[in-house]
Amino acid sequence: MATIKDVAREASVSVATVSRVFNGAAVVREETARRIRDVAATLRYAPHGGARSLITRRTHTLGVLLPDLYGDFFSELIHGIDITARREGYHILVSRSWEGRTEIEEAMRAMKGRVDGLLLMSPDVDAESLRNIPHGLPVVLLCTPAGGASVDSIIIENFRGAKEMVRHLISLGHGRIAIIKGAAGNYDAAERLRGYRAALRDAGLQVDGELEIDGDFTEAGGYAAVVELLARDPRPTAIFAANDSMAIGALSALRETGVRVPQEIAVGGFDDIPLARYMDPPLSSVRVAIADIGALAVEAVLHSINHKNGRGPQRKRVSTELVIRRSTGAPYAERP
Amino acid sequence: MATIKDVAREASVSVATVSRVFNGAAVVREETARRIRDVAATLRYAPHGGARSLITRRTHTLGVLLPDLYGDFFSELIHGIDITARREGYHILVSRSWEGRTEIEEAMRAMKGRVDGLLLMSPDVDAESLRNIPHGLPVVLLCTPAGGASVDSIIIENFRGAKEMVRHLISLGHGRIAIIKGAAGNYDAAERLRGYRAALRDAGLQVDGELEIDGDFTEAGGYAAVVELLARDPRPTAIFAANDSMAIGALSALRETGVRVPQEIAVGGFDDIPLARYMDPPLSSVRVAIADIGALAVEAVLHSINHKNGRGPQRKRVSTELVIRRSTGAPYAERP
DNA sequence: CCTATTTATGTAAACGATTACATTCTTGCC
DNA sequence: GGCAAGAATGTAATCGTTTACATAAATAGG
Repeated sequence: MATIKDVAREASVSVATVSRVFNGAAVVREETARRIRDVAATLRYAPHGGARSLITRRTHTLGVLLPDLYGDFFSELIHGIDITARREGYHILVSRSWEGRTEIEEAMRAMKGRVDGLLLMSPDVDAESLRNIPHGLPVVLLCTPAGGASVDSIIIENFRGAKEMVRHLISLGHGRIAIIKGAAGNYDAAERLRGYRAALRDAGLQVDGELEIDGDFTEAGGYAAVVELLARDPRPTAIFAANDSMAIGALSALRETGVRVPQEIAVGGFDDIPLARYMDPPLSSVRVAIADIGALAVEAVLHSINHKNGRGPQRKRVSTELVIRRSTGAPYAERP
Repeated sequence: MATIKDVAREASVSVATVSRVFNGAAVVREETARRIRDVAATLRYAPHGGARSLITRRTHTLGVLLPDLYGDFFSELIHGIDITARREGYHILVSRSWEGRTEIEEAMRAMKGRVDGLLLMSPDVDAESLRNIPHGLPVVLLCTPAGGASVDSIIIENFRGAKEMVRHLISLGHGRIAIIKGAAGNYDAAERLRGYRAALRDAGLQVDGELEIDGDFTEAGGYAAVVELLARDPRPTAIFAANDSMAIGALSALRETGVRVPQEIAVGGFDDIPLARYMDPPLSSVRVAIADIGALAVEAVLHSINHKNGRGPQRKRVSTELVIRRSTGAPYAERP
């Protein structure tokens, strides 16, 4: 692979001049510049990113560490991150972290020297890991409890959103409302559960452990949860799934067992993934501007990168919006 | 941020020894090693990836260049790539390329020196761009016409899959089968269209341009296409959507206009995304092991990286499988 | 035609690691 | 105790860039 030296030699100039042509910094005689560009093209020369970042101390890359890459939520999140990052001239280095702290720390070390900042989502893990972030690496936490750690963070207003959805179900007259919980230990899941309970209590309804079914944020989990719920006696008349994927699985299970939605059981989800409106019946959900989370996070980390002086940890919350469709009894269809 | 020199100084050893501890290469006295690790921990030292790769000429990173990051297909593809890459100790640098050749070339240059190999998907673009790949960078093409270029490639058996689906529709007695085409200029889309036409011809049916509606691989596109199709007289009795997202949009439109699926119109998709089985009715589709594409691609590029000697371009095809569910009249439900 | 500016180019020192080779320190053996 | 062999550590070159500084070339002013 051609290096800057090869180009310099072929064009009979010094490496400095070649570098200048490629960085547009200083003035280079037009004729020289053209000659250098020609040589570079025939040699298929492209600057070596690693070497360049070694001295400029900029990689123009953001690390993105997510618990998973699968499904609509992460798809949209990555999309949002990418759009914003790209607009600012940054690339993204995506990685997935499995279980626990060591994995995450290992991933973070691996990113040292290859990224200018880090977007970290790790809703299952305490903030302890953050103590070992290589010093000087700007980090933004996504949907992750920051604990006492002094880092920026972006979280969804899970509590409020869940509460609104459940309040909506109550306002429709439902008294026995079940919840399909999110993954155990997950921060968003815990907050949504908290919102669910708060709404019940506010309405003077009883919080009943029997109506809180375990889930794992997957379609299959939602399906299984409904199978379990239908065995309850008396049955719930409404189900709040802690995310849309589970709600979709739930709808599928209800359909197969011949339970009419929303007449017999109403179903609400969370996230408002693009597909929600294409379900039958279209799924009521709590809209989260997922792409916005990504955009906000990128902006935050870029700010840290460009203004090294800390202004104290910023905590942003992304608000939610109740989207009522037919699965909770909205009468008319929404045209996509 | 701490460097290897800082660690060496604090631990009163040379940088070489520190390096050895972190690479496990040569023997270091246990006591010394421990002291170095302690110092490294308190200094929060992590090796600088860029500097390291400069001399080892390995970044342990794969570049992934996709036309989009949005939706189930790419989500699953990235997931498959990540799983395999990670198993082999590689990270992935994801980027999205918009329109045309210059964008792609620019992205490829940006990856120079930061990746050991490149996974490139660019179904809309001719293979011309590939001429400008920095020399010596192993590349694998995903779902992209390779043309005459001498690179590895992985493609889906679009033609066969589409043909099978349409043949299935024909075998159910359908004579007026419409297709919602994929994005214009897209390779997969073109092949699926070709398969559709071939199946019709093989069955002695007429290929009718009126029944070939433009689409763009999105739900909204599928929805709009159906609106247009329903205006046709006579109506088609079956619709083959070139991917599942469009099929889902199509189902939604049919439902809203009160057309029963599959009794009045049967619908088939392509890709078999996880959601297909959760639709109402569950969507018949052509299963593509999307994650396998990613895995195969990673293996191919890793092979090129580790065995620089070319063995000529490898072309792998990922086969498809017809999955019949109720949207084309399968009588029984499949349990998720 | 000579000097003072301005403009274009070259030289060489970083950046943070790895690693071949050189050197020093331990051992074990006679 | 002396010496050879082996183990542990150090020295310095290297990877491909950028960039401050030095130098050479071109231009202007007299």
